[in-house]
Amino acid sequence: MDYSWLSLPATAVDTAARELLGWRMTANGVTVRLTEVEAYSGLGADPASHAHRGRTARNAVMFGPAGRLYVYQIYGMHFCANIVCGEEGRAAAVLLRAGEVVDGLETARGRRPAARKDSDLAAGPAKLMQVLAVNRSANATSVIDGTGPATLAPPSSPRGAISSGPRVGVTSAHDVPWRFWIAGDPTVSTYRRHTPRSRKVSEAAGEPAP
DNA sequence: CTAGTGATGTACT
DNA sequence: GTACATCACTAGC
Repeated sequence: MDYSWLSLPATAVDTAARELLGWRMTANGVTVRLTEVEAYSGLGADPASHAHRGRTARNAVMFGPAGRLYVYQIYGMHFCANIVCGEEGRAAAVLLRAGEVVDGLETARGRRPAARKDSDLAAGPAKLMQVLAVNRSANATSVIDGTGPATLAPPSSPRGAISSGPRVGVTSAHDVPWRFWIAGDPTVSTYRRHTPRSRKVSEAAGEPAP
């Protein structure tokens, strides 16, 4: 299997992101065809990246070799996963944002009872992790050497046209069009501008709970 | 369809 | 203490 594109220079992580579209990720009995991704670089080049301010305990995986998962928890209850790209020592990763369930459909439906349509089973980064049953324990595992719970396989058919646009939910770098998706695919998550969290009044005033 | 918000844990300042 | 690469649900067009 040729995974060399994963190790392209960190500055070309957008190329790796485009290549990743249409690839299939299998984990825990469910296979998903990737339809939407976002590229993140690090070290000053990309203020939206978790690695922008340097290496920390959380983002250390992004500085490692390509082909491993960077899984993090967000908003206390959701998991998102990236595939690490670029050379070792330089931070770069591609966030997996959405996909189409192509195998293990019944299992996927069981894991996503809130989904009304099959196209909504994995139409978002946290939904994708839910159908694949991937969580923090998969952090830093490889998707290319078979040692981890998830594996990556090439597209089974040619992918269609690729569209690009600003990344979702990030508060900075809205002018960098590093979100890529397969044009017209119904499983792509709908774009929503980031809505700032407004703190509750009682919390802002420092009042204790009733 | 859009806009608003509660739930919830952790890393980092 | 605060921000966060989110989702599901509600209310109101």
